[in-house]
Amino acid sequence: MRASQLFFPTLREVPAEAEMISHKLLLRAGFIRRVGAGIYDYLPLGYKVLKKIEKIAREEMDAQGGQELLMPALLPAELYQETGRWGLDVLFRIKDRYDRDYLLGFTHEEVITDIVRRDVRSYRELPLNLYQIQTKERDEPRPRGGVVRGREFIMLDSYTFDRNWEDLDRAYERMYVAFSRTFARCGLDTLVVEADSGAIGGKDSQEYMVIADSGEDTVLLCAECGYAANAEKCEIGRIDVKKSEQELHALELVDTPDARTIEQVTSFLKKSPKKLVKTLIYQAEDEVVAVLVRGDRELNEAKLMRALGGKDIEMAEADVIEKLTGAEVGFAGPIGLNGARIIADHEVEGMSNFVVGGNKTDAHYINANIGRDFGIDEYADLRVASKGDACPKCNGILREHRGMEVGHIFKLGTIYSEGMGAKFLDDDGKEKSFIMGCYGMGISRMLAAIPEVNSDSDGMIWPISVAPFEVAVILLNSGDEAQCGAAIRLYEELQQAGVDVLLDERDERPGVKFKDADLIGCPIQVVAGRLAGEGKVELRTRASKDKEEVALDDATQRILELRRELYSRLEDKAQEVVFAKKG
RNA sequence: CGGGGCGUAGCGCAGCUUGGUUAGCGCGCCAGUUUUGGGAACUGGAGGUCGAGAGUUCAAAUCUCUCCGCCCCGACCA
Repeated sequence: MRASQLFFPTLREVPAEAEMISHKLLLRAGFIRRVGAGIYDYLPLGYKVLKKIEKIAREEMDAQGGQELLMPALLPAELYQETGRWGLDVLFRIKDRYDRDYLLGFTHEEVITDIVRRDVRSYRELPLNLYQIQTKERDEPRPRGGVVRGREFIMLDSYTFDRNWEDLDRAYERMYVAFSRTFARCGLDTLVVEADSGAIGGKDSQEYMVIADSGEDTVLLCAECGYAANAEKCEIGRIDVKKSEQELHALELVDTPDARTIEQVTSFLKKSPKKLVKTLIYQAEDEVVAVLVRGDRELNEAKLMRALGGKDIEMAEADVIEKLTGAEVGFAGPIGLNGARIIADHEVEGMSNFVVGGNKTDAHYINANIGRDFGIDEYADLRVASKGDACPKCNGILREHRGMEVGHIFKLGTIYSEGMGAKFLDDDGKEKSFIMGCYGMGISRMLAAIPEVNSDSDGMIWPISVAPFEVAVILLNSGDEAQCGAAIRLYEELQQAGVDVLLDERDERPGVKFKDADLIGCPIQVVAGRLAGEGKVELRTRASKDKEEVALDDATQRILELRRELYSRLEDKAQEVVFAKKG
């Protein structure tokens, strides 16, 4: 490709819309443009990278027995009404001219399950692994970071169908390999963390995280044993509760006018939130539950739900709280609370002389103590894990990192197959529901994740496997015959050798070409400049900024060598990642 | 959905508080000349429903109201 022909509108100034590094760079380098909130154009360079990512993903999926298909983006409501997901608020719902309901596909469990229930009858046709790479549509409450969280985005979604759980484990392993290798080949270091399966449902699930400060997720990592989990999932190890040795003070009800929030109470009473216990009133189906966590902690609703045996939970309505506590919302406490089960986070057990709500408007108790002043029905792991908490596996200390989720793999089990009546006949003559897995990879998000962790002040630094061009040949002065000849010769030789190469022969000043080349971030740069008169060119690598002078006659060979080396580094990484898992 | 902010040329912004010539600056763009190893210089140009609508006023980018769009923080998040 010749740069003079290529549409890549680079910007010198950073558009005001961008906050994240990758977002700024993708805009500046002319890879993407915003069309609406969370909706982006992929311009030629961005699209080229996207296609390279997809190609790698396809190779790895196919290598693990995946078969590519394509499902529609426009879907009839009925399928999602079957599973009850028609009501989700991330759905874009539309109507046709006859007022029939449709949605834009946001994930395709229902559609794939429908395919399989129609046409798969026997265990002999299993295992089955079907995937697609497709545009997804979600009415995200808050799109952000450009292509990091869009309302329209490109995802690879894969689904496996097996006859039993052991086979699902094997299918899951294979997808683990495919995903790990794909990310490694795209130059992404990922951390695999235990995850909450959220609205998709299911048993085990793991997320692939790219560690980056700008990531939206919090992950906790144990330096001792390597346990890693998303904060929304992370369990907390039990450290033996040391009952505080402190002398118990007398319980006292004090006025706290208008102090409803933790912040208001702490500033009014001049006490640290660590000396508070907050009481959250939850409606758990037929039951009302009072949940106690330390004032500076956050309740993890998923944990609460599990502790309550899987009941649906939601914060109780104001009238329920008022009836239960006899006070306005904001003053609930465990003392004298009747009619609600009291469940507390383990950490609360070790506290003494703490502050709780007074069950009276504008009042809190100080110096409350468990046992003396009230009882706890049950202790459980209820809070959101944070740094410093104990590892659930080895009691090491958990550290906190920010992560960008680029992949999520689930063992679904029979949630969808049972819900939709997708069954097969097993070799024992019995009809059984398919055991399913589903696996999602954020292809368009990777377009941002890669430069998010690979850039410098000059621009993006693409791994060769996904770079918009493997090599950029920069012709400094197109008026100079020697430079011109050298550049064109190299360009043609490299093309002959199958290299994806850009020739910048634009009528621009050298500075502009250098800046653009760095911004776009092709891994290998070749400069045809002054040295061309002596039959030499300059080779540079974008990442290290190393320069070497090479005789024009040897340049193509040298570039091919360099290219091979860059690829083999990525391949080594891919093998390491898989090996590490097995070992 | 809550909080904050923004909307003026392709991009970045000033002007608005205190209404008043033809709405400005930098970058980019077009033409020409000179330049050519890290975003050139000069000369001359093109480019605007000042987000939309309504109102106040002799007069609105500027004041008032309504709406729309976008960004950030939070809530939420296959």
